[in-house]
Amino acid sequence: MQKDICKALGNQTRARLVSCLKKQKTVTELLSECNLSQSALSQHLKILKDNNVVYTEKIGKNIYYKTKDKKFLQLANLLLTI
Amino acid sequence: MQKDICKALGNQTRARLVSCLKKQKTVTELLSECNLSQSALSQHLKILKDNNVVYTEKIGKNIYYKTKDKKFLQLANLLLTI
DNA sequence: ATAACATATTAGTATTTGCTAATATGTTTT
DNA sequence: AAAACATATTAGCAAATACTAATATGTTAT
Repeated sequence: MQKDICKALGNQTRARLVSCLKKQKTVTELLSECNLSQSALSQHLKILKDNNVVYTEKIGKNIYYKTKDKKFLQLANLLLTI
Repeated sequence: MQKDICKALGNQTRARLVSCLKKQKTVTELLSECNLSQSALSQHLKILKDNNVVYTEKIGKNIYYKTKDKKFLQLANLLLTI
């Protein structure tokens, strides 16, 4: 439960992940899109979650991740495209 | 001459510096505002400059730093206030 | 020419980061 | 109950970061 947006988004990999999470996705879906190991992905997701950038929701047998606020999505896209 | 905005702004101290640089300032002026050692400040400024977030201009006996584009200023402010 | 000022650079170091490999946990399916 | 699946956690490590202390460089004032 930190609160450091700079830290959370100050990493291209995580900014890309947030950018991917416009629509909610399972870890497995993300895994196939992001070229990270399962462990590395899980660790990045934890950082994003701890910093309140994404949230999770359990549906059926999966855990879905999604960006918590459109602001973060916009920020991530800005960071990636500027 | 890198090009990694995430890295440049992915640090509260640097985001604050950028935010301070809405108006151009000398290193000495910044020094009195940011609670960093002269050396640490200089190193942060170098990172911002190498990543094209700020630029410098020599006027008289001082070197003035300024944010290179309003976009960076907005981004920095967003990162700090969200 | 020397001193004072403004800024940059370097070396050294402790801390943080981001990864892999391995293992754990929890939930479905068979 | 066992196997398979989905996800998280841990330990270990190399690399990157951010700082301090010291020194260097370049310019202006005396």
